[in-house]
Amino acid sequence: MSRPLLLIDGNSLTYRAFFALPTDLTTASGQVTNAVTGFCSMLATLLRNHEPAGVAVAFDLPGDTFRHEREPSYKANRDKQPDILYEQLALVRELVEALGLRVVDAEGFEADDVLATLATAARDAGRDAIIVTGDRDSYQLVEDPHVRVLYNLRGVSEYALFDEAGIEERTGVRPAEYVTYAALRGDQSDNLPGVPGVGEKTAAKLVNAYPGLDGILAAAGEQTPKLRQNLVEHEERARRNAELMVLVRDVPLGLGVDDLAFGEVDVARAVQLFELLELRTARERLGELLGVEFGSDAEGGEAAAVGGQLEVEVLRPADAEAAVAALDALPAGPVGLDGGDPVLREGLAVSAGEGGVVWLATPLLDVDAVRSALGGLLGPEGRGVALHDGKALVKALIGHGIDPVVPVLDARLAAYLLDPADPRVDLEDLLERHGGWRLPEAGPAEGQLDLSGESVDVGEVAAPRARAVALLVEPLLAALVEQGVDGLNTDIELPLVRVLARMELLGVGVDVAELTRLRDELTADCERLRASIHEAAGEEFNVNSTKQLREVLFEKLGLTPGKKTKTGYSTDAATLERLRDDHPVVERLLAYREVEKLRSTYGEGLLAEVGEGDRIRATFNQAVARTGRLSSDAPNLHNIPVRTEAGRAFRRAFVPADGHTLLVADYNQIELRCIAHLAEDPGLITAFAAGDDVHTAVASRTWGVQPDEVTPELRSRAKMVAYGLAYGMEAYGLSQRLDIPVDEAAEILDSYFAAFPAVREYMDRTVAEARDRGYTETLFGRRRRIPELSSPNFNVRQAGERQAMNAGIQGLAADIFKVALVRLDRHLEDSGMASRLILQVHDEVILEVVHDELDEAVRVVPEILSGAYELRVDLAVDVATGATWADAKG
DNA sequence: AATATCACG
DNA sequence: ACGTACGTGATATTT
Repeated sequence: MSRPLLLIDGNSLTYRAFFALPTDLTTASGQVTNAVTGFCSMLATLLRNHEPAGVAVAFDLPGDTFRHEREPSYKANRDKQPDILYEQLALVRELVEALGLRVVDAEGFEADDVLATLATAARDAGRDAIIVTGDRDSYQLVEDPHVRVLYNLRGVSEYALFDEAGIEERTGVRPAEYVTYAALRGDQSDNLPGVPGVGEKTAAKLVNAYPGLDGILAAAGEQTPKLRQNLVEHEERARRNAELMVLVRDVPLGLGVDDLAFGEVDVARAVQLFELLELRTARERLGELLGVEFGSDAEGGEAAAVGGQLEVEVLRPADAEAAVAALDALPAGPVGLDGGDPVLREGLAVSAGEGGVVWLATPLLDVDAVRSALGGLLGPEGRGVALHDGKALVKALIGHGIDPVVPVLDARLAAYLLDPADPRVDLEDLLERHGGWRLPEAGPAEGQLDLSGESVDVGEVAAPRARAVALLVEPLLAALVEQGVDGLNTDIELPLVRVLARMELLGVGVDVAELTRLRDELTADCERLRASIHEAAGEEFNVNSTKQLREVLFEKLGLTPGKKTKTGYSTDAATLERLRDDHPVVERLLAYREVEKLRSTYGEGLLAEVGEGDRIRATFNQAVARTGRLSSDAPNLHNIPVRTEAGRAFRRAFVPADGHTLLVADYNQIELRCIAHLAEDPGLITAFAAGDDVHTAVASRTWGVQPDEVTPELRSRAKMVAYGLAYGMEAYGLSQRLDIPVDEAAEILDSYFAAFPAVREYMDRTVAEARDRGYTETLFGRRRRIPELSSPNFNVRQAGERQAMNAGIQGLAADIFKVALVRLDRHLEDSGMASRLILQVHDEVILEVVHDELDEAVRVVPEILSGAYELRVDLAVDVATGATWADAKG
């Protein structure tokens, strides 16, 4: 296949880049350059990945006969995103010209008409063309084998390349039918409404059932009454849409596909623009790609270090003997691993950074000689293992009987420690930032075709990744040391990988019969309640729809609305609670909401996740929560109900394996204890030291009454205040939660801070420090950047302050808990116990304990948790055992 | 893809 | 005058 022509929609990509990157990307003089920067990055990637024979960049050029009478959304928004987008569009155009690439436009036509014309011409000439755009209109142009669309999914780097099958897979219709499909469905991004009630599914169904728009409209009578009515009523709109959406394929351009070859680069002009816009990386990358020297960067620096594509030599041992020899021949240093995707299905790539990368096809892994050679590399006497997001690989290796030691680096975790909010954690991103290399182009994603038409060898993808990971060891470890988070890395996060891997592999047992029974019961309750709500409302409607519910409650029944959301009056539980006595439907709604939540999320949700051996195996994510906490998904086992009786029933379905008992140990008030420690507040410390109920003690001090005079009401308020303050709550928030006037809430907060003055001082100090440094730090040194603190927007800034106050508290608790997890798992293994960790829920661990280890576990588990870290207050731990999760409570 | 709601710590 | 408690993830609805 010959090299393709790249037909780029300059307007669309610039527009995408503008919204993908922050507008605080400016030059020293304040010129916003986010869109130009993004466009350059996209252009460089396109040139590198597709090695085109020629390039056209098309732009809209308004005129009397502009095809769309409607305003495309980026023009409709002109007032809101005024000139900072438009001036950049002009800059992009200038730059493209300077780089010797063809700018193509025609008065009165949009960029996509120009591209349609060029693509058609390319096809007729038997040339291959790839249309690059973020506009779906171009789907209609796809035509095997010559014309494909590289569609910008989001940001500046995520694309999908579609051939005809790809379009069909994505939309459900073939490219030739796309216009009809889109005419029915409408196109929101173009402000073009479709036929009401017709979404993607219906549109595709109609398109595939009848010939053309005429056929569909003629067959309207065969549809359900509602759909028929809509089709008839909106026939004109659909026809008009179809006309508007057909791209013009014969725009007079005055040039042909042969004119798109690379032209002469106007070096002086390009350099001038790069300097003006302060685009160093783009200058380097584009210069290299176009084979032009744009001169040395006056400021030198990192950009110049951005190197070329990472090259690898893949060694493919054919048998076990050769495999062992190849592993043996790896140069010294830590080894990088990559197991491909799906992990370890095809094989494992092993690299020492330099030299060839060894690709071990999966069958070899199960040969004893290879396994022991790998064990030598990865084991305690080995040379250290580097991974990227490696928990899945660790699990797979354990599955092959290869139990790796603790890695020296997980690049993803390292990135998380360096900046937990940074989304650029892909191996590609990290290699580019910390190594100055780029990965070779990845294999085709779904719906794409390899240029050779063959499927890509996983080893070819995994090998450079393994090498990349090995190359990242040095720079990333250096960065960790520089930020003072290397201790967290080696002592906590890395050991935790294997602990979590083992928990995930084991999973937690569920009583499927009990779960099914619960689900069925809740389903029946739901139906009953729904009928009863319809009856009380005097109308049938979708109770799950807040939109419909709003109409019923606030318009039809005339109830008094409370707070508002973006889309209208809120119908949340707090609002409904206040309306409880105003209409009989409200109480039923509250009941329905509870039951429906339990049915869907927990009844249906948990059953769907039950795996082998009637166990649920969730994923514990180590690099998501910005405070350092873990998170759980597929399913989320961190939010299994407990607060209501009906919800707690689900905990009865969590059961131990035969011969085992569940043991639950949880830290008592750990966050409040962290506050006491961090603030060094004498009152709070004393309250904990006394060993009394802390909320009662706090209530007593806050309101100046004797402990035995603290009513349950007062205690509950104290609890609310104590936790609210950890999150930076204000009087208004407290008033909402306690359902009391704001000034009363303010008084409570005042007396609280009067009783515990060091707490307020700590909060103030924390915020000031964070503002100063740009980040917060836990006692363990875990950092969290909080850029919101310097926002010009008051609300954003205040949100940043609350995050800063909370980060040190929640983060410290998380760090302590992680230490405990690692030590606990280590103790169980070292002492030869058969009991195992199976779950963690932020401040609680759940173990599956062998019966005859029960006494030992009850003794040792709380001891290890309490001893995980020494604070100015004790870390009290409550422990309980039982035959289900529900039974194992204090 | 965004929004509203609600489950947990 | 405005917004109003931190951190997660799942579901259903609507665009």
